[in-house]
Amino acid sequence: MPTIYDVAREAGVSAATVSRVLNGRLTVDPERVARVLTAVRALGYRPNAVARNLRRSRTTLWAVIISDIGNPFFTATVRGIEDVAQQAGYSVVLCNSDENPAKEETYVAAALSEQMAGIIIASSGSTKAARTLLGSPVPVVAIDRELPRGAVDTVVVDNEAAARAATRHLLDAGYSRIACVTGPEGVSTADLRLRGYTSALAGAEPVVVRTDFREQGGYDAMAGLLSSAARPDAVFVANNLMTVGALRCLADRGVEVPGELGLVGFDETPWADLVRPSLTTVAQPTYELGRMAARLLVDRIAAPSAHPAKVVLPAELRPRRSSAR
Amino acid sequence: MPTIYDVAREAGVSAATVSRVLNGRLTVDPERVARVLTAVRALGYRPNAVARNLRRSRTTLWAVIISDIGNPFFTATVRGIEDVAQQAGYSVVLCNSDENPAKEETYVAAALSEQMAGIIIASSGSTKAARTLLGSPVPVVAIDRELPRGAVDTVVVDNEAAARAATRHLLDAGYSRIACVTGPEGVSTADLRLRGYTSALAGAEPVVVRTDFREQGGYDAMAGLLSSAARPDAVFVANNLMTVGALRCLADRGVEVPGELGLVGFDETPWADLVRPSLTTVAQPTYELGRMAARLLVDRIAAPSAHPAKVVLPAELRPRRSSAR
DNA sequence: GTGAAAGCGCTAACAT
DNA sequence: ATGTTAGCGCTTTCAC
Repeated sequence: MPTIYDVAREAGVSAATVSRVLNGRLTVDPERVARVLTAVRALGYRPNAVARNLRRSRTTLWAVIISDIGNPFFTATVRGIEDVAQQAGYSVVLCNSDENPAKEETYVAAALSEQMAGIIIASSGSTKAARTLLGSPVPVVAIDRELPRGAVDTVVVDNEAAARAATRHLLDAGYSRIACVTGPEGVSTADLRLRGYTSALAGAEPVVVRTDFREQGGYDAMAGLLSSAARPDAVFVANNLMTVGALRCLADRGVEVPGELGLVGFDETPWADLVRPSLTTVAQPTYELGRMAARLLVDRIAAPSAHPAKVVLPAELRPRRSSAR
Repeated sequence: MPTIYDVAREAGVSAATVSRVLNGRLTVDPERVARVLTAVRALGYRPNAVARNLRRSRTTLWAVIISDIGNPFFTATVRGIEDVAQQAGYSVVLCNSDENPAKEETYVAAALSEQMAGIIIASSGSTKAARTLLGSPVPVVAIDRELPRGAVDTVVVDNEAAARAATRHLLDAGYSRIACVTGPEGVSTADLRLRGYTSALAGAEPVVVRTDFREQGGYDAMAGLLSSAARPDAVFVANNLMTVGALRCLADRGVEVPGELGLVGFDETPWADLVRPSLTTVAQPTYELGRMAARLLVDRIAAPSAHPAKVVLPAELRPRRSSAR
């Protein structure tokens, strides 16, 4: 691999001049600019970003640590992040913690070691990762899920209100024994969606199943509910992957939706109106969530000590057939 | 941020000793090891990976450049990659080229500049990105799609055979005017799936629509087919996202599947048996694809000049209701 | 406008 | 077993 000195020699200038040319400094004689550019092409020179980053002690990479790469919610959000990042001159790399706190810690450590310019994280609930992040000077934005005990910029949807609306919707439709399938304790989305559900019940007995945010978890949770003594007549499922599992379980058992059991899922999906019955969902503004997080990160990098912002975006109920008794 | 010299001073040793301790060299006095570790903790020291990478002139990061982060096929594949990578001591960062050659080129350039230890790429068809990659000494593995004119390690499924099987399946079911919706020219999966389709027709007139591999493309392609003079009685759709679009179009127009129109989609999806009618798909061994690519990359890093391997995995038809006249 | 030289933080020879 | 030293490739004063 040729270095900047090889280029300098080839062009008959100093390394400093090559550097100036490559970084768009205007203070170089046009004739030499041309010679440098020619040499660069001739040698196939590619600046070593590692060396540059070391010298400048900063990088132009953002790490986006998401908790499940297989979840369309996150992938949509990433699009929003990327679009803003690119405009601001950053590249985005994704890290998949897979709802696994240990993996999350590994990626947080890597991002810090690699001196990433900023980090956007959807926490899988690791307080250790959160502490590490908060103890570092790296700009951080929490997205979707609040960082455990973290006073950092945060972009979330109004999970509690959305869950309340979803549950009320089921009550209004005439269901009375409504259960909730939610995610792990300590993950803010899981906890807040549960709280919204509970508050909507207004006294009725809550029936809660905690599981992971995965498809199999949804399947098992639904199976448990169906065979329980106080079998519910409707279920609010607090994320998309679990909803797929729940649907599969209902199909396997031949449970009639919405007649025998009403269903509302969290997160919009492209196939919500292709399944039968079509699926009532709570739609989140995913792309906007990503854009907003990226904007906060840009601002945070510019003003590291500004007061942390918290942005709460609304989510929207999309009533379809699965909840229409 | 404390440096290794701060730790050395705090522990009363030299920087070299700190380095040895942190890198697990066994040649350090246990008592000093303890002092170093204490100092590391006291200062909250975190090694600067940028400096380390520069000095070692290598990194422990792989870049995985995929063409659509929203496509479950890729996200499943990434899981396979990650599991092998982690075991081999690498971290994986994802880059989303979004089926956009320009973005792909940007990410390839970034990965090379950042001296990534290896690259796994699902090409969006950019020959420029391919050339850049081939002209560099970085270990590369192509996945899902062959790299344009690239003699590199490659892991793909047998797209042609799978498409032929899918088309034959429709013929066997009694459909006769079968159309094919496929992806952009120059993307190997699009071209090979088309070829498999054509070869299965055995003389019958092929009806082909080229579009991007996105949902909207599938919708538009199906809309065009439905209103064409020689309206087909079955369609083979060459990827999952386009299939969603096609299904939506069929639902919008009230076309009865499989009676009026038979359908086979490429790529298995979690909701294939939740839609009505359930969807016949071609299932790819996604996780295995990822594992295999990662293994090839590990081997390639170990033996840079070995002969490039090409691994072809089988895909499997999953007949369901959408193709059963 | 240009080059010489220092130094970012680390590791690995080398010397002891 | 440990410290000293050089240098990875680049950018950025500083002096001209």
